[in-house]
Amino acid sequence: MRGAKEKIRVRLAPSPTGAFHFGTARTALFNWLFARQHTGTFVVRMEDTDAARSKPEYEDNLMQGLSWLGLSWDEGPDWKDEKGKRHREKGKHGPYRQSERKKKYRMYLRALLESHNAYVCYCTKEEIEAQRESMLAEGLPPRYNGHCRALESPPEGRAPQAIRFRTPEIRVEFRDLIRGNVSFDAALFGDFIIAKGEDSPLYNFAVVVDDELMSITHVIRGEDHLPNTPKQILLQSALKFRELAYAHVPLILGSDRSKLSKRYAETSLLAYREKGFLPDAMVNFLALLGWHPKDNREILSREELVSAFDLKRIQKSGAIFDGEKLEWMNAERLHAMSDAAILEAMLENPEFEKRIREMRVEKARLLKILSVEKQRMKTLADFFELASFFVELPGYESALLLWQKDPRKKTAAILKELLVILEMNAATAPCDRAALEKALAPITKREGNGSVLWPLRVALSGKAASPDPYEIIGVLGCAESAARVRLAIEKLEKIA
RNA sequence: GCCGCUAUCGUCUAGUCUGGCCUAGGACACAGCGUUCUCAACGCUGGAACACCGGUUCGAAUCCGGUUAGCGGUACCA
Repeated sequence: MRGAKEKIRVRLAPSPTGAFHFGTARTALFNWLFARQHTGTFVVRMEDTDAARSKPEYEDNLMQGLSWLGLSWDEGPDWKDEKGKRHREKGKHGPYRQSERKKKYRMYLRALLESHNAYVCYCTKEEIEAQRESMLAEGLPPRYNGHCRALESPPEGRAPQAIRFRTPEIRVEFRDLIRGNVSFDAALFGDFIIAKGEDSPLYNFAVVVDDELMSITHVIRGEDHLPNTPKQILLQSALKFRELAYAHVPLILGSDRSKLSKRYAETSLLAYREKGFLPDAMVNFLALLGWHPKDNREILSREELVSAFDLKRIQKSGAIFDGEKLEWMNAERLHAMSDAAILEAMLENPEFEKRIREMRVEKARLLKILSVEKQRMKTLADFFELASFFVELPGYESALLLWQKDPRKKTAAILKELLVILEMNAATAPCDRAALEKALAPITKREGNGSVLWPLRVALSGKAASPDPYEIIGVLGCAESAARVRLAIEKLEKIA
């Protein structure tokens, strides 16, 4: 065990080379849960040593996604939110962008060179490539042949190409918190390149330096990094750095069982916000993808997740992303929310806020619509489709008004009776469900529910499927309802 | 090719460490039924899995070995 007093520090170290996707989000969540559970520190560090592929907009997208999910970080780089507002860097271990830490890497690179744990390689890319192919052809693991390993002085007329680590031919063993003991034969990967030059360090080296300098204690990252771990451990020991605890979480797979990657456009996290998913549902869903509490609970709040979370209970195999379960989970949460809370959640999203404004419906009415349609919503975005008929009656065929084989004449006559009641209630009597049910009782008793309620409901909604007529009237009011029924009667009589 | 990781219903998983309580539990999805003017919600019911072969044992989903399959890595990407 590590010292009890040592404060836990974890980090999310994404490379900003694409939109924030599910895999990164889940890794972020596991780090966040672990940090919060142990009152530790959650650090975000941008691994942007690949200048050609890294883009500031991807960085912002990532930070925006984290912030939307509510995975608050304690230390991290500056960033820009969607409204263009700049947020300052947080933490005392900065900068939190590898491209801004070159001075630090240079120092350790020199130390490694001086201690002969690293050496300058003069072999060109082409030479290495040719060598690689011939090794592959022989069925050998491709690795550097150590040509420049023992060079005493720079060879005549050749320029330095890269800096390599002098890999000892040993077996590297480590304990993974999720997988148990794992071991790799270092001889198989040979002298790997740790920097292109003093000012351009490569991933495996930069990570090691930063984790040390940032006092990271636990590395929780994707399983795709498992083969990098022995390289990093070797580097740590050459630099006399602390040892770290590792936890490699399984990958999130696409429906074809392959690693979820950027080519899945739909896996960009912010796209799910636009589809109307709630951050709490996303977090809950992501947590259950590869992890499960000891009991059978599936719907868990953030607090419950934090207290129940356990690295040891993380699954060892990859999990396929199931959008249907996400929808169910989102619906579960939505249905448990108050109408006001749902409206508030919609207003927080700039796109939804705009669409609500365009509906030109006052707040009290929006809340009423919400209370009626909530059960039918799986996502926030569903609201607009479901609510539209309240705002404007859609066009419909008069035949839709007919219940089963009811003739037009009969239906028109019933609607006329209903119209009288609605008009009366609009003028004098109460227009609530109880009053209306009582007033309609003799008619439904005489004609049967279907012959009365179906045409009424269609007249009010213009749709084959909708909430029941009393609920619709509750939103519309008796006057507007009467108007819609009048229109239905006209439709029926026009053709008859 | 080589190295590594993994393997329970279609999917997410419980159970595996500490073998018997497992004729393998839950959830999503699916089907049927109920409720019902419709849809949704809700309730009930159902089908659905221990990858394969061998070993250890009185007894294996669970331990061991092998096979197969999937995934990841094999970069002067991260």
